[in-house]
Amino acid sequence: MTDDIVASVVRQWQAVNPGLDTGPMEIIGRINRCAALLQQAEDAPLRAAGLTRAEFDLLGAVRRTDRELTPGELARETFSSGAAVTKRLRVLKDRALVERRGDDRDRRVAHVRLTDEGRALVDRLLPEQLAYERSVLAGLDRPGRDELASRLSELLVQLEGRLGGARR
Amino acid sequence: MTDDIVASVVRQWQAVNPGLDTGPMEIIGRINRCAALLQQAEDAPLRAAGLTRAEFDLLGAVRRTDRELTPGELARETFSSGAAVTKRLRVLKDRALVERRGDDRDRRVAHVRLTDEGRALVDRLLPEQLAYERSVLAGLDRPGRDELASRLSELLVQLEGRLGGARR
DNA sequence: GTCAAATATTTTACAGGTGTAATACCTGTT
DNA sequence: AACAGGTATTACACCTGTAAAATATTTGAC
Repeated sequence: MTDDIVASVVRQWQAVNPGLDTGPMEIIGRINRCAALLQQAEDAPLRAAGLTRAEFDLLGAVRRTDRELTPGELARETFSSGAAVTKRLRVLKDRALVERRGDDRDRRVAHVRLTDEGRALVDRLLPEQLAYERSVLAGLDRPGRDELASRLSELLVQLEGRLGGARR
Repeated sequence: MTDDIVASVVRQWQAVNPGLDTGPMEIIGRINRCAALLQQAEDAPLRAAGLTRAEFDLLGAVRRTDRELTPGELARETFSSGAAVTKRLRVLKDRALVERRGDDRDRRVAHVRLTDEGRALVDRLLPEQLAYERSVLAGLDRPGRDELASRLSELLVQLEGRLGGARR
């Protein structure tokens, strides 16, 4: 059993402040660290396609819901601010990956859908992304992966209940 | 067993693209989502102290190693760019939380240490942070937490081996 | 019914943080 | 002395969120 970075950080804290209950770091520190490493790595395939992770998330949200979404819905779906969505939509529209349509009844709202190219791009990129992720996870055996997924789900439910309910 | 957001996203993908192997999302999607929620939440206590998470990480790195660090070491330790560290140090120095000292032998390098106020701030904030984190994790029972920490450690070792070795 | 106020949706303006690349500076080597 | 390499900073461009503004709808009083 080899050490990860968090284990050594915890050791440092214990050496300097022996009374400290560093228990939470063992989970939360590792989650943050994993997320940071994954982000660096996963950005690579997307960068090859000239896309930000945030832009890909937006395209994916439209693709998977399989209907037009408003900018507001996209903001909620991708957990970003409305302003960020506006800017991303502009970029993606200039690249002809999404189209906009004004609502007929309520002229405040817009409806966003993928162009054929946008859809094709998502459908090409997502399997690449998942294949990469599978290769990363291959170091864990099947029951280990299931266990991890299940524990993370429990934690995520807690976090959503506490923080994620009525957001933004 | 209640559903989390990732489970519903996976369901959406399956409905739209039944052949897709969405397995990796169950782990990686959840890690990213947990990290995002934790970041939003953890920023709160720090914001009360007028600190960014990144600034707090920097202070913590100096505190836990218990010696002076150079800007380069701080960049490696906190996984950010040298430029970001430079700017943070300027801010923290203006707030009298860190001090700089030039190396005598090699005048390229600087040594950074905490001021008394900086050290006191970290020592006050970190227990608050950990207490908050403990309350979030309280929804999981003890063996569940241990299991989660252990699985995350395995994954982190994999990720570090693959990506984290010689970085930046 | 009509108009004003409240509400809703999106965009724009602005400020702040980050990374990449270029620059400045320093050391040690040949 | 020139040069190769290391360390830190600066310059620049980009992305993000908050807050204010623009536009449109709904509500409620009269």
